[in-house]
Amino acid sequence: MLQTGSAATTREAIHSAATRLFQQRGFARTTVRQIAAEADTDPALVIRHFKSKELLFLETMHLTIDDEPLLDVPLERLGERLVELLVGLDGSARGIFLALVRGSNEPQIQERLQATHEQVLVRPLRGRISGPDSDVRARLAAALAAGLLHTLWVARDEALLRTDRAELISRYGALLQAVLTPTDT
Amino acid sequence: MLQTGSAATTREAIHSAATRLFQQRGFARTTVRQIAAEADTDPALVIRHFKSKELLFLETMHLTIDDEPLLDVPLERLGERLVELLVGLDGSARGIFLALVRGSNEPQIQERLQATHEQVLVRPLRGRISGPDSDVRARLAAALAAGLLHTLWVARDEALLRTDRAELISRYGALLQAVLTPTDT
DNA sequence: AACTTCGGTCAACTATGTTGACTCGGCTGT
DNA sequence: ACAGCCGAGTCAACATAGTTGACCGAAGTT
Repeated sequence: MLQTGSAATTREAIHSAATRLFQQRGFARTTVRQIAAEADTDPALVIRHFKSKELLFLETMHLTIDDEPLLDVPLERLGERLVELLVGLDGSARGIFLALVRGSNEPQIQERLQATHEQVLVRPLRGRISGPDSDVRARLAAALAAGLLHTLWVARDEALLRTDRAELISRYGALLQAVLTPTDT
Repeated sequence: MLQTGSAATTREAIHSAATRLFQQRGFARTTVRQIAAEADTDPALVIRHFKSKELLFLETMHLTIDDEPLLDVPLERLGERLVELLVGLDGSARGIFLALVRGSNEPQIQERLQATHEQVLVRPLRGRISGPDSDVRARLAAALAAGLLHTLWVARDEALLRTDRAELISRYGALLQAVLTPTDT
């Protein structure tokens, strides 16, 4: 609104408004005009700064996890630890995950989701296991992990949502463990 | 276009055009005007017949699987058989699944996805297993199954997509089997 | 024959992403 | 110091979207 703007300030206001709105309402249900209003500026400025709504989305929706918890746990508890990590994720991570999944109609958002799956799930897991087929095993484990998020957050299996955290961690963790460190043949 | 319309004919034309377009391009990227053009009619008629784009979507996007293959297989092969079924699904099922997932920003579409998850995955699995915790086990197995679809279709793990079908069926099937018929410890 | 009904057409409304013309304040080069 | 430029902001407008309401014309009913 004020001409006094350091461009960076306005840009930051837009960035943080967009972050909040995209996380809460997703890509489709967030409008450029909402973002502008929230950042107390003009819709045209939003586009000026970020080229397009989609690029703004990509600039704000980065999903990462702190994978240290995966490193300092013994290999035999890796499965449990990952599930523990996943079900303990905060609303922000959930919002970004959902926004990416639901926005993946757009090719660039799909690419981001693909890369995120790789970086957040596949890579950390592959880094901790060994063996000739460690890549496939890491990917299968990542699929399990993604299945948990999909079921809890996207499909919203009410019964699983009500299930005791500890039980979920123990049972689903055991399944993950079976791919990560297969016992016999 | 033709004034001679039996309403049912036009409605059917719209229905089938919408089915194809929603499957191919998803909810957001399909416009009412496209559907109308495809059905050789007027956008206003599309709305007249189905009240709204979203209701038309819900009317057309029904995902079911033939679960007979799950019934006639011995219990010990249920996991493998389900994976076989899933990776063998045709483009139509894939299109509907993706459309539901990506459309799940809309509350009603989310509900449909939730119900579909329940009916297509949880229910058939729970029907075949027994035990006090068969419900949880069915839901965990459904999560695994959904994880496979999510990873192949939504996240598009290229490496897994290139993986040999038989190997995928055997390995992921074994994981599923571990929830369905736990070998106890 | 007049009226009603029903399928269809058309124009318009609102909302959305995006663009371009314009304003204005401060800085720069001379 | 002043003319000119530049960068930030404002505004109106465009194209496209879903949706609505007024109208039209044929066909059946009374």
